[in-house]
Amino acid sequence: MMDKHYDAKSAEAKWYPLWEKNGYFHQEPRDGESYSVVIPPPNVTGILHMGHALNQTIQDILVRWRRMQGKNTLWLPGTDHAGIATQNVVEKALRKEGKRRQDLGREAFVERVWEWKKQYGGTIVHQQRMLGNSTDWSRERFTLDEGCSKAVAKVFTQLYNEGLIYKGNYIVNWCPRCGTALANDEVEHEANHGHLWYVRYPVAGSALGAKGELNKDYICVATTRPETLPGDTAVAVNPKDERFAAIVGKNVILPLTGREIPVLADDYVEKEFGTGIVKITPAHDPNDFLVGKRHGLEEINIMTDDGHMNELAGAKYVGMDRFECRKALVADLEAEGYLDHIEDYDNQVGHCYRCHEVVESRLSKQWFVRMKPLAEPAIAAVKSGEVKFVPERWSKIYFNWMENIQDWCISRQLWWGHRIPAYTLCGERGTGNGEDELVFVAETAEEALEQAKAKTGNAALTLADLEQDPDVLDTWFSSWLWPFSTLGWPEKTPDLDKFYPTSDLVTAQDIIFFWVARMMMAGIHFMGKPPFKNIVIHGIVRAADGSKMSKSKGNSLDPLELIDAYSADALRFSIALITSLDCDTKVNKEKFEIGRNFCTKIWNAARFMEMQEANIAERVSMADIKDLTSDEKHILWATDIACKKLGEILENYRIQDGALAVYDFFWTQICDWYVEYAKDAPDKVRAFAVLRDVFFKALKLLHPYMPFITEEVAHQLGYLKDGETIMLAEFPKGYSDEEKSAWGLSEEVYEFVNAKREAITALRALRAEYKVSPAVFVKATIATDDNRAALEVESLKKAMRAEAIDFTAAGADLPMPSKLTKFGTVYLSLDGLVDKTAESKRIAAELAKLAGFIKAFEAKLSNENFVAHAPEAVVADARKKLADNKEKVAQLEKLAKLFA
RNA sequence: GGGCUAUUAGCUCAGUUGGUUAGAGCGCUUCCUUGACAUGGAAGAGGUCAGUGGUUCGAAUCCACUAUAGCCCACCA
Repeated sequence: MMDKHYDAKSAEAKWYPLWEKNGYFHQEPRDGESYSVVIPPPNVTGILHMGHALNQTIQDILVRWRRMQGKNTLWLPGTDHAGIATQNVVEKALRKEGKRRQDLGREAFVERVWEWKKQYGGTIVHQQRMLGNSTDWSRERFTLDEGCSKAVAKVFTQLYNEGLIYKGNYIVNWCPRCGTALANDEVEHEANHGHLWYVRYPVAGSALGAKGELNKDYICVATTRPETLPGDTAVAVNPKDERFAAIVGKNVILPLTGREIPVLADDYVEKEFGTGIVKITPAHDPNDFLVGKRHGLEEINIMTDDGHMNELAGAKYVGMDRFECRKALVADLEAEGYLDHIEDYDNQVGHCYRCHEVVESRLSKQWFVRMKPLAEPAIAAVKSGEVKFVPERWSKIYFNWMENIQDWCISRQLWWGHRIPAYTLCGERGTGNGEDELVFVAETAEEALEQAKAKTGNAALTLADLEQDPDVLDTWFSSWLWPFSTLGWPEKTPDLDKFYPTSDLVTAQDIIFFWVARMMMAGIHFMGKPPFKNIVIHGIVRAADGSKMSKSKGNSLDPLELIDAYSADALRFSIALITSLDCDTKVNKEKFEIGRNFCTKIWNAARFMEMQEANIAERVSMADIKDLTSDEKHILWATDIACKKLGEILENYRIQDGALAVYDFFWTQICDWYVEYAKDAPDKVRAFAVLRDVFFKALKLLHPYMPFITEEVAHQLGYLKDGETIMLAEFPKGYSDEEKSAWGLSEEVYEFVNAKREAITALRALRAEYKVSPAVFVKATIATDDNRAALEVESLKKAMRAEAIDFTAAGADLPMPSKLTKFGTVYLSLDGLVDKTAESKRIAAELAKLAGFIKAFEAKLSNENFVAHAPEAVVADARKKLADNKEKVAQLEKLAKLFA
């Protein structure tokens, strides 16, 4: 006997370990169509948030559905080593002990991070199990594991040998707090309410003039970053700017330093902005850097790698933080009369995506990947339709980025990550900015040594003479290989053969550039084929007010708390139901009650069936049933529709529509109508045989969305025995044509029952309007030409709580109150049930409504084109609607004939 | 500065290629504790589909413009 209440916690605790232990998630390559997905690997430092819940629910729905379809289905899990994030977490822990990573040294620190990973890195992996993810845990991967590391080394080496990786001195985004370079897309731009400082640069040989207009004595420069002034090596104007033509080629004096710097002409300068004169600081601004290259300027780096001023900034400022220095320097400029004026100015300032520190543009030596050659085939793969975005519009954003792609800075000055497989001879590193230093790039140190021997002609070299590049690679340099490195590449494996390219990649919009675009490039370049066929992009989960969820704001929902409060199935179903692929999803806790209530409904419906079946002595099989009632035919037909519809919906990734369809099917069709019918069915044995069949199909349809309760109920109701699982049951396809004809199912019967229900609803509405208690049995009359109607009178009487129902011909002139339905006009006999004043009001309203209805059709009929262009279905329906009005039907037929 | 998206019921959102009376959940109103379920059932109120113009026999749906909101990209000091 089923418990009165569904105990989600024990069901979840029971089934998940069993599924995993029985290897239901595991799949080896085998014959037949494959379906494979790699999970977007969460950071090892991560904990499960609503974004994961959404992302993984979508994937699990797709994966469970495909597995039930019998496909060779693999969902591969894993985590990302998340360079900066993880290193920051461990450094933070160290700080509590009063230590820095430098105190431990590189080796010990990395060891420490691995320890941390061992201890806490499993958190999210454990939490993913709570969601019910059917990932093949036996294949769990980590971006820093041996296989992935091998792939990274091979890829780096190959790209280097192909000339697609180079090393150079460039301006990069630098996070002074993390002490590392960042890629362009790791920088988040935020609005900043700042100032524009106007600073006077005296023309060489003249004293600083009085405050006022620009004159011969000084020129005025506008800057948002006065603290970089000591690094200026020129000022520039636009070559077409006549105002300053005379001064180009002369020198000006850099305030506070006395240094003379030239005035240049360069197209980069906008005439309209500021004063039309720009200070050029090649070591601290990417544009200035380019200007400097064009004009052969010196690059003066005035900052340390942690954002403090160095000795080149001037003795007074050495050691100051850059923002502290800004204040001090502005004060000094003002004191010495160099500060002209200050304006408020709003601009965008870059922040580190990890620690949110203001990013510094910094000149340094880094490794880069040439992206253009990799991007071209990746663009082509989407243009040709080989790879599709779902929804399609994301391809535009992909193209926009890909077509304007910049080289990718891949080196990071961190310790946690894949160390760059580049070697130099000891002592040769750090000798300068020369780009011609001897670098040996190879997958292993031994191979690098061979190269070194060959290049130098010194056969006596040993590994001890080689020094590996101290930098590590950007985290995304391992994630962009994820779809094939996890399947065994660079080895040739059966897994790669079978599961590459993967089928669907499901991810949020925010990592299209970081990850998706780069996987496309790597997949095509190294595997010869794009890494997936469809890229499914979903929105971001937001708080109820539309803001981003964040712990600090306190507006975040914890999926684990929701699971605890409502169950994993409730979380999954709710999020599937409220999420559209097209936009972001706003959630609050109450929304998850939908899923919880649905679980309750399923459980209670199952209990009802169990109880009723206990009273039924015999059971008939579906093969033996015959002479079905119209209601029984209806639910079988509806089930057939639901099965076909859900499959079609999921083919198109319409997760939300699917949830809605299956919800409506179960709740409305099965519970509200069929179960109510079954309570008073003429032949309970048959009625429950039908319910039993339909119910199991419904559970299977629901399983991808709600794995736990469907498994539990399927076992409770005896559909499955111990050792069996709904997970591997065949996804229902609906009924065969043979079955349908044996049972006498047809669309006509289905529609007949729909119409009948409309009549039932109409009578209920009449009762409600006239305040006739459900306890009172009424008399009803239905005007219809459907000759089967009379046969249904017994079931109608029960549903309508009517002591008698009379049938009369359609078009009969019934007294009010009545309601027009597809089935016919329903009339409630009110004799003695209701007061007459209310009735007369009601009659007037009803008449007005009917008049409006007929008028609408008259308007359509008067328009000849309506018939000419209206689809057959519309005309057919107009026929039905006008059934009561013979005259109008004749008019319609005439017109229809005319235009046929 | 470039690009994308949205605007439909009090709230959160559906509405597939234009086609009968624009839907759901929550909230609200009324009734119902009838043996599966009150986390429920029945009935109901509530919409000038942001605005203007256009295409069409027909527009929430297609086009143009306007307004408002949001997101992404971008080196303008």
